[in-house]
Amino acid sequence: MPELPEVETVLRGIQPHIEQQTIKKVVIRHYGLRWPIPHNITVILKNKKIETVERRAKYLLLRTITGTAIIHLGMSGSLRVLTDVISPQKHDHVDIIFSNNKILRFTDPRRFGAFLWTNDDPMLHPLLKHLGPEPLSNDFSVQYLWKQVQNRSLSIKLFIMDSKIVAGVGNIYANEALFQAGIYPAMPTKLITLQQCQQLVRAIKQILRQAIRQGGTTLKDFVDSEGRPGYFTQRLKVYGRAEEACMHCTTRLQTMIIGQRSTVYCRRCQSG
DNA sequence: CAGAATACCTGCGGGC
DNA sequence: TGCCCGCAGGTATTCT
Repeated sequence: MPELPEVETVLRGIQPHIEQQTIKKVVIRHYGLRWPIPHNITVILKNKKIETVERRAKYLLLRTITGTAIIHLGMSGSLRVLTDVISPQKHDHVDIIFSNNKILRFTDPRRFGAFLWTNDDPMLHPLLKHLGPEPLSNDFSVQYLWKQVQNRSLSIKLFIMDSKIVAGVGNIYANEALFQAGIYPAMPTKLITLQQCQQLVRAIKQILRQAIRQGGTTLKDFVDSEGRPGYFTQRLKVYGRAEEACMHCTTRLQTMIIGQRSTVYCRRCQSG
């Protein structure tokens, strides 16, 4: 489930419960995520205080004075704060138990997620080092994108999903942003106009902001046991709506595969 | 180097 | 009911 807005929502949800809290114990039930969880992570984290929790792209960073835990939720991961002990289910791979008795529980059926540790500046970690600007920052600007699109033949959709170009735009929001910007998803990047860059930057920022706002409302009770959220679905204009009517012009929405992933678009509204 | 394909893993829904 | 297939919100790695 995690795209950037959800990771941001998770961050805001767990932050007040775990920041400045000391880890009492860590339980690992399954080390085999995308990369193995460091075998000594329980020792490393014991008695460490979480100074801050941050997000970079879709990574969550739990900073301590000596190092940082790097967490990624992959395609199916989730994090919840438990205030009562609830017996772990099949895919509950990690529990971090704090001295205030709250438990941060990491769940991930597909195990595409990651739970790593670095002693160094996490921004220099190989996974984070090459990330492009945060889409909601001023660094992600029209001028920046305009410069990047020059002389590349890649489709614009894959381009904005490339984390080296801009961090954190996944399949759902790439579809949505391209619809809002009125751009044909398979358009080669080098054919994108300056005006389209402007529309696209604006669309990406607006869609992500809006989704974060929604996440904040629909995900508000995930601290409790039953946090199965259904967030954004109501607001999506194209994703998951193949064969349905375009909300702008009622044309039947079409599907195409770009980079092995489904792409939904309106051939009338996104002809540019 | 850019771009395309592949790989990791489990669950779910649909068709038979 | 059960089996097989395709598909799922990510992204590093391998290939051409």
